[in-house]
Amino acid sequence: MHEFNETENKILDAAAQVFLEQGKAGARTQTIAELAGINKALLHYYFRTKEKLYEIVTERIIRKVLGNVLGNLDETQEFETWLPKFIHNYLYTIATNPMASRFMLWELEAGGSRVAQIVREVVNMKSLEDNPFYRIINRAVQEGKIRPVEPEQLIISMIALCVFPFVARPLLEKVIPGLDIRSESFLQSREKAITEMILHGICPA
Amino acid sequence: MHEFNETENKILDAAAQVFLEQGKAGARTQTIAELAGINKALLHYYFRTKEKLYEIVTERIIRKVLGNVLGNLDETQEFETWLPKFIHNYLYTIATNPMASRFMLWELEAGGSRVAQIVREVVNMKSLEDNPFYRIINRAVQEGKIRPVEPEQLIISMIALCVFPFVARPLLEKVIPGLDIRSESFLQSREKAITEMILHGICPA
DNA sequence: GTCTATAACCGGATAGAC
DNA sequence: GTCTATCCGGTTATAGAC
Repeated sequence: MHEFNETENKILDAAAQVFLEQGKAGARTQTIAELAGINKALLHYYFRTKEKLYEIVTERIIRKVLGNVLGNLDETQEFETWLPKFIHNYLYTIATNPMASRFMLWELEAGGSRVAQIVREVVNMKSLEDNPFYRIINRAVQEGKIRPVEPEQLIISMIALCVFPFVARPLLEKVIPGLDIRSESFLQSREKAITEMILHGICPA
Repeated sequence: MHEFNETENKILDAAAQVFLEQGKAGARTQTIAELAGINKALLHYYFRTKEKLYEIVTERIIRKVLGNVLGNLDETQEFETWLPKFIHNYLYTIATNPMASRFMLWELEAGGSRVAQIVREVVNMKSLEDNPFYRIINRAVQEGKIRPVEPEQLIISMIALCVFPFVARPLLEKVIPGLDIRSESFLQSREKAITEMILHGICPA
């Protein structure tokens, strides 16, 4: 990754904010320039085109978040200690990086290739069997610690349970009165609910 | 809801397709007009502006899907028969209406007010306690059929587990080789995984 | 109602001075 | 490196004939 000078960083910060609020197509280079305290021409001088600027902005943020969440999965831990830690880290990383979810959604709509590429890089895997998730789950199954679930399904479910509230946040907060997805109390409830659901479902105690 | 004549319907169908592929900002009225077999002027004659057209298109599709999924929740059924039916219906409704997920995401990004309004209308609820979901879960808890979970959390989890694979489809299919989210075999696996996870988690049989 | 032609506008990108 | 001024392409929207 490049090093950026002070002006470039001002532009990148402003761009992140405006892209986040307006979307790629909706964002105006004029607005970005104003927010950065410079003018359009300078923006083009540094980043050539709006498209290029967008790519750099989103890639940095996505890489940072995915690196944190997927970057160092410790396969050596026992499943029952690993899972709660993973959930906690995932949940709080998303909560403290609200931009990442939206950018990732937009990338999904654009086909998802760039995110997929980043995922492959940070997870550093070649095949599915090579995936740390997959290995951790498979080992737990073989050791009889969990039911013989399909690893893909469990992986998808873990991610879904963590990510979805943030993706659907505006809707959920409007439909469920008083809900505040980013509040500490919700995060704690959510963490507990996810861990318990994965470990025990809703069967009576 | 309005009735639309033949030309209007041609425009609406074309618009749905183009908005879906290009997004609201990316869509060109020219493209929509061509696909509908008419010209831009006529499009404006019927719908005034692109903005207005977009609102009508998205509202119709979202209303249709949400109506199907949330419209007639039968509260009288027992929880353990109700849940699998709900999951099945939800999953297959999303799978057969791929447009709805994307439009709903865009609406979320736009603040989610319109979807929230539609949700309130089709669920026909005033407060959270008025929500059929909430009542079904609360009854099951009181009858001791399930653990005393927080209803909001369980509702969010159910929706998350169903919706997420479709939202993240492009990424998942790129990262997990050979995965086809919309295939019958994936849908069956997914349905089983969701139902089992909610009912029993992953505790060993 | 439906078309062609065009107006009016907006926004990204560049030229060129400093 | 940074600015002002301007260009130019593309897009929505409308005027006006049929």
